[in-house]
Amino acid sequence: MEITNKQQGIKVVGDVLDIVGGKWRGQILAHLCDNPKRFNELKTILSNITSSTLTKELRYLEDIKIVERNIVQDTPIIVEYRLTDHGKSIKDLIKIIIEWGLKHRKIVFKKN
Amino acid sequence: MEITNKQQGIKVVGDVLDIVGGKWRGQILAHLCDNPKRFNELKTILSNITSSTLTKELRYLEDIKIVERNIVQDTPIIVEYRLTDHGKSIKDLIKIIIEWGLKHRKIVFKKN
DNA sequence: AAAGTAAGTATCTTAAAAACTACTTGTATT
DNA sequence: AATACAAGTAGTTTTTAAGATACTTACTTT
Repeated sequence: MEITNKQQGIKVVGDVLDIVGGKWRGQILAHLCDNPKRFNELKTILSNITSSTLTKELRYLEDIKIVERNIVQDTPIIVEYRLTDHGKSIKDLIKIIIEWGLKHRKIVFKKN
Repeated sequence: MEITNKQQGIKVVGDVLDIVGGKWRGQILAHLCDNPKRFNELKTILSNITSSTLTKELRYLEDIKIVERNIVQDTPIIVEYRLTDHGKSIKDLIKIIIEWGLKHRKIVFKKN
């Protein structure tokens, strides 16, 4: 079946890449695939992200209902971010991305 | 198997999204998945792309050996762009992206 | 009481991506 | 001879993403 025959097919590529693309979103999602993480955990793992950027990205992912923010403990406040039930569907996508990347990194990636 | 356990796993997400991401690259690749296309064909299909942007994107994809430029006819010049053998491996990735997108578009996409 | 941690917010600046406009070379068409 | 098409290039401007820096609130630990 041809990809482009489905009229909707192509624009959707752009839409998905808006969600997952950019410098951080894919990485954030990848980290949340395994288990929920707190704000500062993410900040530490993604070693060069700033608070403001991380906040922005998380809010965006919340807005589109892929990630949810859970207040785990009120005082002192502890917040965790996790994939929503719906967001979990993204795991397969992330997995394929990683597999493709690992397989083709030698040929393709300029940097490193 | 946990995604983040593979140390390389996460950074590679960013690398792959650099290749495929951005406003146009994913769409260009999706169109080339089915069959080769000429410059102006792509320009027409991707209705709002400018020549200079299209050129830049194609040059980038050539650089990383995912797309190749073939001069089909010399005079008048006709050029076609196609996935390299190696580039064809991206089809599976594009397919998954489209599938995920089609399945989740109602919930997720703000615009449209 | 002072310092530190968690989870941010607010503002401004910089850098990178994409768009806009115009031009080019060679050929083919009317 | 003039116009149009194919496949671009060149330079500038606009838009968007990301980074830098500083500050905040409500606790907890020393």
